[in-house]
Amino acid sequence: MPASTTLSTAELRRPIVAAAALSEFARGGFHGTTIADVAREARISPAYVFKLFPGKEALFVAALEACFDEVIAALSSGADAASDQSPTGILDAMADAYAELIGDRRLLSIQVHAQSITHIPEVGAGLREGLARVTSFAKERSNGSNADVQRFMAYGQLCHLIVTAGVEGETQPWAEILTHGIRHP
Amino acid sequence: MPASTTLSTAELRRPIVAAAALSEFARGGFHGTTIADVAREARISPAYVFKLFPGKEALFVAALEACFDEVIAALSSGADAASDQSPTGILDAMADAYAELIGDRRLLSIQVHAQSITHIPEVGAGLREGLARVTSFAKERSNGSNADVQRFMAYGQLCHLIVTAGVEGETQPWAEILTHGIRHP
DNA sequence: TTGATGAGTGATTGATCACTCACTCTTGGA
DNA sequence: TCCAAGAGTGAGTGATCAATCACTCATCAA
Repeated sequence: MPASTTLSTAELRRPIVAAAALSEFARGGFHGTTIADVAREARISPAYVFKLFPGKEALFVAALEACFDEVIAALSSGADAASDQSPTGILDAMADAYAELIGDRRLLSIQVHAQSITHIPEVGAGLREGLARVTSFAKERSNGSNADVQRFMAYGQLCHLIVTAGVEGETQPWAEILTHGIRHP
Repeated sequence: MPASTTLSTAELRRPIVAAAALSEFARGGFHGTTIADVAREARISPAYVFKLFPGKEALFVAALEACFDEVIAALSSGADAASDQSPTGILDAMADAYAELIGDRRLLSIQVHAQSITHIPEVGAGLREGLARVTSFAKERSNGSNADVQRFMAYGQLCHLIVTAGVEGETQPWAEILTHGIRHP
């Protein structure tokens, strides 16, 4: 068992490529990102990407799953760190953690891109799966009412819109209405 | 002035092509839709599209503007028809009208697609412009508080997510949390 | 009648990209 | 030492598509 330069197996490399795909798809979207982009980011050849994933769509779904893994982890540690452990206190802490998390836009962007290609069945299924995980986790961890959890999700979506549209750069009244009380990411 | 077969001028044809672009971009997104698709829908040649619009991006922006025209019109007539003319009564009526409007998915889809390509400056600007129109209209027409209008927008975004992800087909508890009280489009 | 202007198109081009295939290199067990 | 199995790649290929260009045809003012 030579400790120094063990070749990474395909099994070990797959999640690395998925992470690279997350970054690249977040930047360019599904159609705007090439397999070559992902391969370059992952430091492998384009051809090898197809040995690790059956096609571009499966690669996108893997990236989306990696995104929701990170989201759940951030919500979890945010909830743990909440000073007020009441349901709404926990949901507020989760919202803060989420706003912090999407500061780099990667996790936000790929969700928006996924929304725009849900006509690909695997992507739609992957998005629903992620939503199920987030919603269920928020409900169970906070023990809040259904209405509280729904509001948490709705304002999360508003936050997505504010960031993707760049509303934060605006100073008019309409922008103030949308952004008021939203932690600026 | 021959009344029978006056040739449509470029000026008159542009909005027709924009409407065709709205339908096509809504179906395939920016990268997934070709100029040939739009041309076919508008019954003109691909080459002529480039005589009417300087490029694909300008065509998308025109389609997005047409989308917000329709949205404002629907909100307006929804508000007029509200039985309860209090601020929240008007906002509720607008929400109903909006849910009704996006039943055909075209107006919803192009907004989601626009969100995914806001890195194109003209698209980002067009989206902010549309948001400004919708938010300002909701505020002025309803005379509701800023918080009421913000909630109206947030739940609108949740509605977008529910429809694009196909949450309505799900019956699990997490789906019930998200969709409860949302008028099914 | 003429000629200028604008409507509208067919054919093409240059670039891009998902995906394939035949191939080489590396590793570790017998 | 040898070899089987898997890691990893270079060089394509066929298809697609935005954008261009040289054209034809219709209209109408003078």
